[in-house]
Amino acid sequence: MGVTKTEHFTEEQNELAILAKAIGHPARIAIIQHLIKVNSCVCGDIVNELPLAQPTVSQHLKELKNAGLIKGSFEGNAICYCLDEEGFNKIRGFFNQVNTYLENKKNQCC
Amino acid sequence: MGVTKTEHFTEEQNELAILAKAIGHPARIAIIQHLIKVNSCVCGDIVNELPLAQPTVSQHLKELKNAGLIKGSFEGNAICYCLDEEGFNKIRGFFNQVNTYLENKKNQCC
DNA sequence: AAACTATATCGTAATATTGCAATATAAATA
DNA sequence: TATTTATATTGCAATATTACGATATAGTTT
Repeated sequence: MGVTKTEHFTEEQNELAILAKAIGHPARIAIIQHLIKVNSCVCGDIVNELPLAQPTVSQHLKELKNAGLIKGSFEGNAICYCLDEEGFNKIRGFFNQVNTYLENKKNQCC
Repeated sequence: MGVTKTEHFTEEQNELAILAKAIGHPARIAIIQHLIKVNSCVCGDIVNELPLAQPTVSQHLKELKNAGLIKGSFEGNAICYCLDEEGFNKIRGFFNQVNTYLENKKNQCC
């Protein structure tokens, strides 16, 4: 149906899924990597960095912002975007669990 | 268009996006968490754990497998699924970069 | 205020995802 | 070999995502 049955899952599962889904697009990976690379908070030149039209980039930025992975602050008529620790902290716990499990668990059957 | 312009992005960006996208659904988060919880490699009882029909679960398992996040091995007429380190290792590097950046970088503007 | 610059929103077309009933496949057992 | 059990595939309807042109909004500069 294209409609996810979120009500059947825990809040944590839904939250993690929203975060991972937001990261799950090459343009949004590129945005995150660019914000890390240009040490200062970069503004609208993200548009110039990406091979996509301005409205498309704006849409991707909005999705990252809604997920809590980036945040923006006004700076004149431009907007300054940077990574939002909060979102990344939430997802870190999940991957830590996975990694801890994989380290201690020498694959048994598969 | 619903069609991602993968050709404009690096292979790494596309690969990371595929992995994150595969994780980006509450049912697939639940599957991963379940495989961690039941210490041994669990088989088709994943279907019983999830609030979704068998074909839907099968589809989610397929997506996780295609992304390289789980793998399965035959065990009689059942199939034993467990986490695939390879996929998770690939994504770990990305999050390590993000976390290292966030630790060293006291948010300046946002 | 008018023109310019930067970003967001709207509308829409193309495509992808989600979910499931029905059915197929394949191994295990009677 | 017929039946049962476990999983995958097919087909389809409902919904979501991606991309972008056109346009709106809001701050800046002249």
